[in-house]
Amino acid sequence: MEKQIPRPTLERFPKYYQVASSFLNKYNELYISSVYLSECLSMDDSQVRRDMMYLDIGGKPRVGYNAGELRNTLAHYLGYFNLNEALLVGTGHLGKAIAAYKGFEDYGLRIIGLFDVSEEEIGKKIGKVTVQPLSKMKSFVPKHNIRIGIITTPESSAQSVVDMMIAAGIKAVWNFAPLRLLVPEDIFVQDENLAESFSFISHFMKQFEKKKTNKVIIKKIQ
Amino acid sequence: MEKQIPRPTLERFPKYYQVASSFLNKYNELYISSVYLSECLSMDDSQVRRDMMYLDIGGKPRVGYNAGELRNTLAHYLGYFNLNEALLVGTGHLGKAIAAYKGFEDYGLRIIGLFDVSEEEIGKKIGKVTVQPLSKMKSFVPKHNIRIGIITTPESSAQSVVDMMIAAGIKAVWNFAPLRLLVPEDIFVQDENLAESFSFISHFMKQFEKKKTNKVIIKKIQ
DNA sequence: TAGATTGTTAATCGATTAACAATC
DNA sequence: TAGATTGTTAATCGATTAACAATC
Repeated sequence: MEKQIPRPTLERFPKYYQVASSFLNKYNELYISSVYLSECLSMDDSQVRRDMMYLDIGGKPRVGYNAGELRNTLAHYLGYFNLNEALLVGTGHLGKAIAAYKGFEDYGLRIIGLFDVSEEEIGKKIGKVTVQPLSKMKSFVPKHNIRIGIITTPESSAQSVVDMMIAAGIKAVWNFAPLRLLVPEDIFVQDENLAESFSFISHFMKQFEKKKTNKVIIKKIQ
Repeated sequence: MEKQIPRPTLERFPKYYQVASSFLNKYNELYISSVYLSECLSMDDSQVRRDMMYLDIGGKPRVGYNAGELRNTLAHYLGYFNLNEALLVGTGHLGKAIAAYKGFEDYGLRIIGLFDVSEEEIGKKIGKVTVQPLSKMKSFVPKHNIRIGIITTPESSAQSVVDMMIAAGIKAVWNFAPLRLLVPEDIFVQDENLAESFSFISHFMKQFEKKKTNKVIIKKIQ
């Protein structure tokens, strides 16, 4: 029976993975401590240790955690060792950026199918993969046993694309179109909404401008 | 004196904004209820009402919140009405995708400077903006009073680019390179790590495959 | 050994949810 | 009015942090 891992912990796992990886690349040391991890990620060190408990990774008092073991355990836990083949629909700039990015293979993602509706795109090659007409998707999914679909279409066509994907057998969707997709509840959707992300910067800038104004006012008063 | 808004609430604001927007586009109704909002976002309705308290938005019992007022209050609060001019460094596919995306203007983001080091990219036009050599960035920032920098370079050059940005006067950084940038603590960094995001899909797929295997085993036993 | 770091429990903190009076 | 929905308080839940004994 596996313990249910809290979402915040799950969100920190890729960060630990990244720190452990670059630690192994940078230093020639075997062990990494909870304090080191916590400082890299500006968090509390007891939180690191608590998170480690979920991984059943045995650290050594006075020494730390074996960095290689930690990285591997995280990679295994996060599923980076399982190769996931995916297809992508919408080969505009964003689709091309994602299709061309080599780094995903380290995380177990390989994009083996590219689809678009535009005559101009069809037939183009991105890396080793040729863009096919969207109509070919339906047969492509069962043929290659694909479970992951990536949506980089405009907002207007995203819902119809996800419907097609699900009909074809896709179980997990990585959605870059800025809308909330309607899907059956057994389908996993990971939204990547850049405008939403920008909101945090926008909010920061608003606070920043206000602070500046306040300073000016304070100056004037003095 | 402004109340400090909890981070989880702040993360939900753009979602409310999106629901309110599409509600206004779709229906010809004036009022939107907490239950409607909560169902669109699959959350608890009392959480919606609690979040609204932070906005000082007055809803009417039996009727709901004025949808237009809600959208505007959120837009104002999130700073969408303040136009933020930004520059972007690294005009590969991802940089082009972001530079070319029209939707950001609705959120107050306008990219007015594009920079790259590659001779091939310099001089290219994306929309109305021409790609300039990176060496021109330093003077561009104060000249246009830019506060936001977007990094879409490869991992290897991201740290040196952010150092240049900060030296030039940038205060907020939207980072798409897959590494943790080292910056002074008054600089705001919003990381957009796609590989990290993919981890959730990867983890889902791992659970999914396991479930499938279990079913097969159960079948064999029966 | 002395000292540093883990592993784990207990205390704290903060966010979510439930409940319901107030209100239109 | 009756009924639906807000606004808000109190109860619950869960995550973070503090503390420290165990350990190498």
